Amino acid sequence: MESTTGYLRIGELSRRVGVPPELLRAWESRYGLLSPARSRGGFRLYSDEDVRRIAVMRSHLASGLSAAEAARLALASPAPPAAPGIDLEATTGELRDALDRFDDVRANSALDRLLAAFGEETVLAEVVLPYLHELGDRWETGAASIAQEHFASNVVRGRLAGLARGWGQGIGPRALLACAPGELHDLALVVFGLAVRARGWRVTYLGPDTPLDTLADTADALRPTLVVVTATVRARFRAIRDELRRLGERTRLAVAGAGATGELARAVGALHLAGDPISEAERVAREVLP
Amino acid sequence: MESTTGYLRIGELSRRVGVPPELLRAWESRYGLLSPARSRGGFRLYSDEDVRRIAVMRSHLASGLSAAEAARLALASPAPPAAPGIDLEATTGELRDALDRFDDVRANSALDRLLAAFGEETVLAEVVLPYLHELGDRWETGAASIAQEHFASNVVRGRLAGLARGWGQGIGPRALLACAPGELHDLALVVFGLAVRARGWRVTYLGPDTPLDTLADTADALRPTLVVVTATVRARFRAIRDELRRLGERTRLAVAGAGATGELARAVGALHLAGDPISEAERVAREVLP
DNA sequence: TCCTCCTTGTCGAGAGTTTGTAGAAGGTAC
DNA sequence: GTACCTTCTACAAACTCTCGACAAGGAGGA
Repeated sequence: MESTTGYLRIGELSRRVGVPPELLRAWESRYGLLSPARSRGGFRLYSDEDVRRIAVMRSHLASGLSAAEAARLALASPAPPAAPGIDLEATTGELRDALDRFDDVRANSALDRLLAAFGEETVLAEVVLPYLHELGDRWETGAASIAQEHFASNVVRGRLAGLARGWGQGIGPRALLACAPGELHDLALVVFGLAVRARGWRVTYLGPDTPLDTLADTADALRPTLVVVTATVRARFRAIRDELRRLGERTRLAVAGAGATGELARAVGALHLAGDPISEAERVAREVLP
Repeated sequence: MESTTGYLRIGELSRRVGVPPELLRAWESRYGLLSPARSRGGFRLYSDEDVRRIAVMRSHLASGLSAAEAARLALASPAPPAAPGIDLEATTGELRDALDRFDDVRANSALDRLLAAFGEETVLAEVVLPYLHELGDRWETGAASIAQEHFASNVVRGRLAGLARGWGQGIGPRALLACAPGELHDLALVVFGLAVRARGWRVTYLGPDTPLDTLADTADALRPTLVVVTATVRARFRAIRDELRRLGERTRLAVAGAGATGELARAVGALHLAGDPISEAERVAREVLP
């Protein structure tokens, strides 16, 4: 959850609430009153919720309660914005239904509610990715028309594009993302981009059907930490095997999508991203260092 | 004398905002607070947006936040509130430049300012469409790489997708939009959709590479007032001529894009949208009644 | 009353992080 | 040629971390 007022370090929090830093740390370790996030270096980062708890704690202390009791009450006091009671299953069902009926308004509204209640990562992992898979399956079995698939893809793509705004910004390692020549399915790649973005990377996105030579030129120009190429069928990779190998010699490369195999990855000197986009983003963020 | 709307070098910026150059560079490299353009020789060239970000950064620092946190908030802070004195030419130039340099942040910021100052219709007509044409030309003459074209298309598409939110909503006549089988260029079609939307129509969008039979089924299900099919080359239309004619018998049909000809339109019983997307949307809104 | 145990606020040592600033070596603009 | 700019590296001050210790005050028992 993103705070609008920003995270405070312990010194500034102490000044604002009038409680010495040592005591704030003591209240945290003894009663679990606060659960600040941490900076990469380990500094405590407090949110508005922590400020509120401290206020409650102090008011109970002032009325004569012991510290332990005051902390217990502060912890039990209502989390103010009261977690919205929206049901993931039901709302996902509504999304599905709306997309099937070409109702972009209701679909977007369902996505809005899901995003607000569960956050980007959860919605991507629990709703968008399963839906994309399901859509593929239904299309193969003829249960969904191509029109439905197109319509739904476009709505989802529009939404993801909104989430992706500014994903090239920042100072983290850069990922350069592209679909293999001929490959048009890019939604999972966008999800991967959003997931590495959430882990501090920058993303440069070239999208569907990107020729390998121009990808290589771009890699030379931007010097990304990782280049990711995806395809849904093996033939797409087979056609560009040699070029991929040359690219893999010059830059850190990963292949992904149903068309990627471990054998291919080994042959071209690439990482094989075989799992779902979010797990693989997690892995990349953990293992691939600049 | 440097112009107010032009670029500033780091010394001049430093004097204006009262922050030493070393610190400006540190904020850029540590937090990605600024993303200045560069001169040919590598000098940083700052825009008004950078000045604004520094002001936000300083105000947060003054309120006691850490530098990292202040920078995070400054980056997340909304783009400037529609300066009426903004220069269309200059900002369009900045957009172009940003897209050429794979800088999605600056591109989106330029688009923000343009949209706020001139409105959707003007920006589509005066900026987006000319840019798309130019990109096509530059690509043909080899002045732009395919990667640049892909990158720019994706940024623009993302932005248009945001504008398109909810375009299926309402009670007006409905337009069903699709690209012919094999056709992947859909940006002009999206612009057309936005333009008819602005004239009170509802839009259902199926996007690139839509098979004719599924388009026909969808038309039967939704009973739109107008179905629009586009292609950039004639062969795409030739391949589906008979199906188009059958579709034209059942519903009001229009063909558009560089691949559409008056002869084709007559032969399949369709309207020929030959002009730019916005003029044609204007015409459709005027002439095609439910 | 004295003693012990517990709670609670405070303090310090030693190590690590964050951030503003500075210098070296070299390139750009006019 | 001069003023200005680049990147890279380094550094010190301010801040925060953890861990351990300690004293004041209160509760309960002998």
